[in-house]
Amino acid sequence: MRKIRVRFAPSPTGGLHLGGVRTALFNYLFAKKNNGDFILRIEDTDQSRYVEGAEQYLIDCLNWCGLQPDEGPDKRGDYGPYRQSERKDLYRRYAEQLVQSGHAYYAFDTPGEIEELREKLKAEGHSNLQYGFQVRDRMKNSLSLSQAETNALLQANTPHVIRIKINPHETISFEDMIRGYVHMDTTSVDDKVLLKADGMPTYHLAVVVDDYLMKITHAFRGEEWLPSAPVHILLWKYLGWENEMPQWAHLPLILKPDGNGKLSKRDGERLGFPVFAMQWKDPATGDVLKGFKELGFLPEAFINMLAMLGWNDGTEKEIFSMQELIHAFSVERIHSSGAKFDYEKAKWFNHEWIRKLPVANYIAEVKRILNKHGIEAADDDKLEKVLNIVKDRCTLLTDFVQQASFFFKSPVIDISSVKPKWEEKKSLFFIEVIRSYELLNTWQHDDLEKDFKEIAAANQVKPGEVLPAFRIMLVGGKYGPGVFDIASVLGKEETITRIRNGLSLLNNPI
RNA sequence: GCCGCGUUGGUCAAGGGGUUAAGACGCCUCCCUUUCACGGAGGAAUCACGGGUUCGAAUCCCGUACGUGGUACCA
Repeated sequence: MRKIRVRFAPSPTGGLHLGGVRTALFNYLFAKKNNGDFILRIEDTDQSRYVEGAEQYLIDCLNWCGLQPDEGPDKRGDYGPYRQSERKDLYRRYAEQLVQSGHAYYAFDTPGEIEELREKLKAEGHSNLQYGFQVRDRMKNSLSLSQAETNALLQANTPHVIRIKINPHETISFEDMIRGYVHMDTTSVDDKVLLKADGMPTYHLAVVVDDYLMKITHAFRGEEWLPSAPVHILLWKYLGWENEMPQWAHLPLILKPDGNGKLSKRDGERLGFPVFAMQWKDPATGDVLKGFKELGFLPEAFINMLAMLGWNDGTEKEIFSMQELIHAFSVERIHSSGAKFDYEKAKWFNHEWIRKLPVANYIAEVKRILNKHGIEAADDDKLEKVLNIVKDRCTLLTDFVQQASFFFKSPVIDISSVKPKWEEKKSLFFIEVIRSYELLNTWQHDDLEKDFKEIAAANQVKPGEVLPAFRIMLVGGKYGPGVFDIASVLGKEETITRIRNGLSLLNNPI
């Protein structure tokens, strides 16, 4: 049996969005589940849309997601090169071979001529022009022209393309791993361009040649490719490689949350959530679009969320690590229908992963985020302790800014919620607390709480009357973990300082 | 227009002839908590429609509707 080899083949034209990462993920899971290889190939034959830097960006995204390829432009392997632009000469050879065997032909029509005809037919009320069996005899190509005419044009370096010759009235059937048997009639498929006038192959030719040469066994791709599958299958056949054709799996689309259409790059901005794995800066426009990483997602959560969008293992389990996904994955359980992306659910996954993972897994990232917000958390032990007591209330990594900052920096106190009800006896109470806390030899949560409550009773103050003020003094606002937890982490000196500061603010008449 | 694929609560979904049609997110109520979360207990909400087949259909078949993709010298 052949070794399983699956490839992820993005085009370097922009940020890596949700659909792309999910395709990569399913490729990866399938490969790893079957002890196969996961291969990254760059589809860069459309030079007009090539974006500088996008290739490295793709690699970075895959790394962040934990989907490291076994072979790729930065890895190598036995079947490179991994960029289509570097394999250019191969494609022409196979295209010529198809012409020789009568399955393809040279076409000399210019894009303008075709467009003109298209317009004309449309004006006459015909449906869209298909460059195929119905019209190819009337067009300028090696089928309609004589051998001599064709040769003359070729010798004169007339710009031309090579098109596949599709015979009508044939039924192409193939088995899709997700959809089962799919049948299509060749009558409705046109003579696709295989090799462009600039010498570059189209996707149709390139994907077949590459998959063959790279010994790909299973081809996962988005559902948008389903309609062109017959062309590819015919190509495998006409090139004589039928027995080595990979098995196909057409993945369902990820759709916009608000209905119509597949999720696109601009939807994130419009609807307020990221669509890219990582921040993407378009060098052409200068636009910067934040990714899941920058918004505070853990890669574990991002991957988990994507995996559950269109697949599940049939149980109630929803939280999966990469290893668990690999173990549980099966193509048969991939849905055949598209799924709308739900950002709320995505955040829920992140929340679960923040709570599940040991703090050590993301402490460095949180430190970076805190730093960016001007919080210096130099003491790693303290930071770890802090993260552990606040992580339950953080949905995004960026939430740690609000939840953890006050442990490292005196808060800006908003006393407006307690000032109006402030009374002298409360001041007296806190003075007592300071005195008592100063005498404490240990600094434990339970002792702090016990002391606090005893003093309250002695001063005839209900804890509920002073607890909110205590929180404001320590935290600055009405959030965070339990006050005595906070105080115990803050330490004696800092706690007392903050009570003093708070008191002076509250007793200030202005 | 033509061709393909699809359709279970608002969203993700289990279920593939007999079920009180799971579960999760979100929403609502209550409990816990003198903050906010977590947690706990409840609640509202679903088989697109019409025909068949069958004793029996969410489940099988056929139509229709709707959604979605393709229909480029883009991928």
